[in-house]
Amino acid sequence: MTRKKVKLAYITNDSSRKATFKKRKKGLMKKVSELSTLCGIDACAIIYSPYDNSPEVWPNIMGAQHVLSEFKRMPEMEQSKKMVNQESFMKQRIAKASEQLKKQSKENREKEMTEVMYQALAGKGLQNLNLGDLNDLSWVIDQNMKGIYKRIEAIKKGASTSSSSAAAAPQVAAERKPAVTGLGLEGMQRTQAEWFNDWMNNNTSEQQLGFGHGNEMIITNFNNNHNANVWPNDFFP
Amino acid sequence: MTRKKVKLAYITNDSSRKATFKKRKKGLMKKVSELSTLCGIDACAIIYSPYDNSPEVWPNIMGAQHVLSEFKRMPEMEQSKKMVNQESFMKQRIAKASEQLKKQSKENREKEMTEVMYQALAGKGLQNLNLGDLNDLSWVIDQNMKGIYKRIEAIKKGASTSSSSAAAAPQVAAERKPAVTGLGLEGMQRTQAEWFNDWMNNNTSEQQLGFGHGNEMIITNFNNNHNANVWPNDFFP
DNA sequence: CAACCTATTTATAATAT
DNA sequence: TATATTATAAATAGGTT
Repeated sequence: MTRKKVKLAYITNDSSRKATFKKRKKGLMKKVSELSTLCGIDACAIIYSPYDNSPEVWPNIMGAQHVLSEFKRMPEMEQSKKMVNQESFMKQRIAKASEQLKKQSKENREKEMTEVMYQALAGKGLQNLNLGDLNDLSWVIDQNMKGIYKRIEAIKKGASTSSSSAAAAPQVAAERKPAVTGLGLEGMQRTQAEWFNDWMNNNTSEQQLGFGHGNEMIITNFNNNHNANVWPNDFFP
Repeated sequence: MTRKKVKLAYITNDSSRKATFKKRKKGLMKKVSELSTLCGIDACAIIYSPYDNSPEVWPNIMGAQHVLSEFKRMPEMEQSKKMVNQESFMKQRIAKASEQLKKQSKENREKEMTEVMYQALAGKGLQNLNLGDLNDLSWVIDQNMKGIYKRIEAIKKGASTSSSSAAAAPQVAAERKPAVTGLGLEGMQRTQAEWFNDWMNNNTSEQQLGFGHGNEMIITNFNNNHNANVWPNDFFP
């Protein structure tokens, strides 16, 4: 940007890269400070550089901490307001998860009661079941009975089923799904935990993003006076 | 910075301030991106501006989230390494707090047992006390007895006390401190909560810092390759 | 290395469209 | 109000000390 129009690419020469970094870091700091004073922006800058052994902060430690604390403090509240796309995205995921969870629970309950039903058929008692269990059990039995009647009707009408006419009981037995252990929600819970994790950590894998060499920088200007609806992505031409 | 050497002060004219902000924001973004590519810095920039209704992010939402997550993720670990002064400061405060808590607890226990002692003297039973209580109670009684004997000795030696020679019992009664209700740790707990709050929020009051108009900006460049011991505070000349 | 040069490129304040 | 222009201030690449 002087003496020669620099090509915008990684500077391979270590010393010149370092020199450039130092100069530009200084320039950036100045720019931030100017923007802050000129436009009344409450700003801070922290630069952990690979070359300095102590971070540079602007305007000072306290100021930076204040600004950072504002950021850290607002998370689930203001931050999400500003990340509406993120928020709605997560809401979708949560809604979907809840639905899946509900569905899964219902399915598991059914399986559980099916298991109980078969145990009952095998002669085990029903003494340990409470009212809710019995209710659900009766529902499951009803469902199975309906299935059986249906098949009987089909057979009565002279069906082309390959099974014998007395196939009802065997059919049901074949239909028996493997019973779940516990409530079978482990998978669901893990998934939820993952999502929560993702959410809290904004967890995007380094591979995905091509990051990970350990030098990172944040510039943030927090402003509370608006509701952001989208995060555009097309700055400087 | 052109056509006229701008004076570095808040631009009062609203429209020109906005114009300046937009231009400079763009410039800053460009600078960040240049620094990032030229020096291989993993950077991001987020600007919630008062003028745009959606934040500007660089390089993109994912990238910014990644960098921010790095920051959010490291807190008590890496971050504290870089904030040694803060850490040691807080350690001091915590140590001090713990000591005070201990002292306060002991004092409260003593008051509690004193209360019990007076209740016992007033005729109430000691059935509800456990071994520990009884132990502490006996200690408190011993202490009081010691005090009484001391005063008796002083009187025996022909003292100049204004009270009569049989003043032992009344003296003790006068010495009785108001008993605490509960464990009397409320004050301590509140203080601890405050400190914890301070710690978590990096809570520095807005008045102290002269901040608070709601427009904030962060620039951070994270680097893991060093151990910072101090946070210097002297950038650009 | 750091600090200082300066030829240039960039950024941008004021202005025009 | 946003964008384009342009004169000028500021930033800085490549040297030099």
